Amino acid sequence: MEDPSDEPRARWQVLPSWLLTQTASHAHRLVTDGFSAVDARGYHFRVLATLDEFGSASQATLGRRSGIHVSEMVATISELAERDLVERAPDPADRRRNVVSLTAAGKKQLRRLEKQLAERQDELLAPLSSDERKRFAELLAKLLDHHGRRSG
Amino acid sequence: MEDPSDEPRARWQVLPSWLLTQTASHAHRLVTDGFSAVDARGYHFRVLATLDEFGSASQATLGRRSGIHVSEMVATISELAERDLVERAPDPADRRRNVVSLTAAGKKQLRRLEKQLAERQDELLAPLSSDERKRFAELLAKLLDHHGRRSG
DNA sequence: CTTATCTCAGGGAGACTGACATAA
DNA sequence: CTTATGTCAGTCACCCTGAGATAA
Repeated sequence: MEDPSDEPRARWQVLPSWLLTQTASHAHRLVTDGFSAVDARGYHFRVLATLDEFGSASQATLGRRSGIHVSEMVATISELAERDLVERAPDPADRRRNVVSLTAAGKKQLRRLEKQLAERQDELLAPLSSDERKRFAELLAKLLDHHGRRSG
Repeated sequence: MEDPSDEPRARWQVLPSWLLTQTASHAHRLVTDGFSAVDARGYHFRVLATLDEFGSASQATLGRRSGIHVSEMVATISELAERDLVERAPDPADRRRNVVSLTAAGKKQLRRLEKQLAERQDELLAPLSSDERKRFAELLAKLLDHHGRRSG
């Protein structure tokens, strides 16, 4: 068999940075699997949720709001438009821009993604009490705040 | 300017799974930059540290101990061998295997990487008190333990 | 002239799949 | 015949750089 879990734990696998990476990697797989079960990926959720919350916007603005690089927005919006989840139309007021807006199907898909995300997240946080979950989120937020949430 | 930080925080950017992903992404960039400053990457550190702790081993065993996929080990070991940080020799006892062992240069490089990692990690955890750091690591470990540390 | 927007090509790092030859 | 090992080719998601065309 040579089961990986037979191997003893290496020293470096106990470092916070490693624990963080590993936990996130696990979480990422969990969430990604949930999304792909509904024919989506992380970028799709982020764009749809951002559109839902703030309304239609140009690709650049959308990129800023969702933390997705502008150059990634092109393909992402194309994938979403292909599935009729968003609409991409030229902005008459500024002909450089595309106005991206959520369709009814997009809103429906967003609900599915939110459900998936909530379930997978619960799965991830299962071993933590509600107090611990709160504490966990606080610590993460503290780290992010200190480092400037989307500083590049 | 259109500074990204001018954008209001989206609702979903407050979810634990997102906070986790973002924090880890930040940590990953931090650590990766530290490594690349010494001409290395994460896989290199993991292999070198594993060799240092457990001694010479086959590529498959090394993969199990370090959590690196076997198919990734080929290129990783090649990169390390190119820099004379490890040695790859056929195992006379089992002719399918390569025995990988740490060289003196590899040990020296490992010390450099450990220093880099420690510094970057301190940078990441700067906003947390030592109590909070401990708590943080505990929560992460709890999550990982629950999900089986390297279950695939 | 400078800046913003969209687009495209490409690369890096991590993780994974499937196939194959070889040896145990 | 089954399993383990090393190798190779290829894919995926995320993130990023750089360059170019167009419009403000």
